[in-house]
Amino acid sequence: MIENGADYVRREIENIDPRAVNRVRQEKNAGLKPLENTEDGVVLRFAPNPNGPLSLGHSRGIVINNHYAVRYKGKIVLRFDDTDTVVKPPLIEAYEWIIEDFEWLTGSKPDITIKASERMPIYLEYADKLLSEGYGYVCECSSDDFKKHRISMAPCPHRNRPTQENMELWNIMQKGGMKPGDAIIRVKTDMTLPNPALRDWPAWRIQKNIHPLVGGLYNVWPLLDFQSAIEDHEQGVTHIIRGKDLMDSTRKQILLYNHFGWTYPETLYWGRVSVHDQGSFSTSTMREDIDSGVYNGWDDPRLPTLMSMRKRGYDPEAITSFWTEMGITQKDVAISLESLNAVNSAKIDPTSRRISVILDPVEIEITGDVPKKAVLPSHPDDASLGNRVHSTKMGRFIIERLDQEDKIRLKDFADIENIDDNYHIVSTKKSDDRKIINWISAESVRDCTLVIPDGPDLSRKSCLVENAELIVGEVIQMERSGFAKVMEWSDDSRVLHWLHR
RNA sequence: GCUCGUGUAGUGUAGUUCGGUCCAUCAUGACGGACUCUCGAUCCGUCGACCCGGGUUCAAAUCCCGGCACGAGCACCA
Repeated sequence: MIENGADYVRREIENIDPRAVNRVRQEKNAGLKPLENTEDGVVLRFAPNPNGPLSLGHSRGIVINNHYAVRYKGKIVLRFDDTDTVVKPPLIEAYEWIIEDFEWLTGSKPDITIKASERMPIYLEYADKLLSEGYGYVCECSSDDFKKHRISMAPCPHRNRPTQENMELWNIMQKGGMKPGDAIIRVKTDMTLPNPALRDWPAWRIQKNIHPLVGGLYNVWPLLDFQSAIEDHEQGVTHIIRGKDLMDSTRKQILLYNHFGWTYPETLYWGRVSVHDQGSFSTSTMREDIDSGVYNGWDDPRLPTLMSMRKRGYDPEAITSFWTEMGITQKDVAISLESLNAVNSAKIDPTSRRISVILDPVEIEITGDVPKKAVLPSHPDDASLGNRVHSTKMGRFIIERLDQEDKIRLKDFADIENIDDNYHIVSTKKSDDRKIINWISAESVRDCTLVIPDGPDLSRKSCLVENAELIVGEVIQMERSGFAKVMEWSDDSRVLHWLHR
């Protein structure tokens, strides 16, 4: 049989399964995979903490969830999880910023916007229900004490309190009769569960800080696992897509859903995202650094916030396709900004006007029959973007110091050569393959500042730019160097912010 | 410690459910070339990966067993 070789085997395989020898070449499945169980409608949600504006990482949640909401003609709920007033206190301005980021990214408003802090009456009702049905209890253990019980799987002394006593203590907690840390409400699951994270998990704690939206109205606030579980049910959420660090959250919430007799939504997870060449920025650290003046604000070009990226000139569609192409995998990924920038370049290149910017200028004089004016296209592939017209009567030009070679071509203008330390014009037509450089006529040169994020620093480089009618906010391409955003453009001040190559 | 998850080119992915031209997809990147009056765009080419070890099978990225590595949860944060 062996000497019959591959052909024999092939025939054998063909007998077993004809398709096996007749496969089509591998192709990449593009786009996000379809969702399961979509027959009865689709409701997704994006639930940020408004303790600051959104960052690049958050945009994945918006992009993916919104993608499915649109694809299945469902709804997307924007929910502000603002129930912590101590560790991550809400920033009153952030609510509006997040809505703006959402709209910028998706081009549409969320179908429903809710704030957890305004839904407290509902959560309190369910807390009553939890307690009165004996599925929760007031626990007065310190977190250290309870930790011991959790590890030893032994019930704590408060676990078997009578319902009546739980209700009374809960009442005292709500009325402000106990201090933060004195007691919490636990969901009574099972202390012998193999997964320690699920054993009698905490649902409510005492918190008396003033909430920026509802003030001092409440002395007790729900924790994420409780609040989120209840609200997902209230909103009829059908699919939850979230980080895999929340897997145990799902398991905790399923126990609660089982108790209430509800069905838990379909849940998908993605892994952690980190960015190459960029440290980690936590919202709270950024907040401190902005307050102390390290950064100029949430839209500081050094910060990975969406506010900053929008200001710098990233196209929302680039961010959208970046995440969409990545899809939903549970792998922890380290993305490089290079990839995002490549997607962004492709998006903005066709519409970005070209402009000449010189960082290390040197002025040269060109003798000979120099044309009196130059007409340069604003975009090599799109004539509708118009021309740049500059007078060149004086024959004086600004070029990069490093470009001072003997034979060079001023792009779209003239071939020149250095003879006896003087540049002479050789031809207006491109006559050979000499180096092509960008330049500015000395008659239309203007001062400019180019701001470049440089790690922890922000470098402001003075440079020269051709006189042009640029519009504040437009993204331009600096010939031979990269993209920049026009931040200021008047006779008093011209400022460009570097975007990327 | 307990529980859970993930390992495919430098990076990000497809394929893994149901083993079969998979000498493994696509993008990005690097390198080279063509074209172009930018180091832009466009086009072509090259490089580069199935965590390791066994097993099952005619056939394993895919199934089984055992390792290893990395990450997460066990907060009165979200």
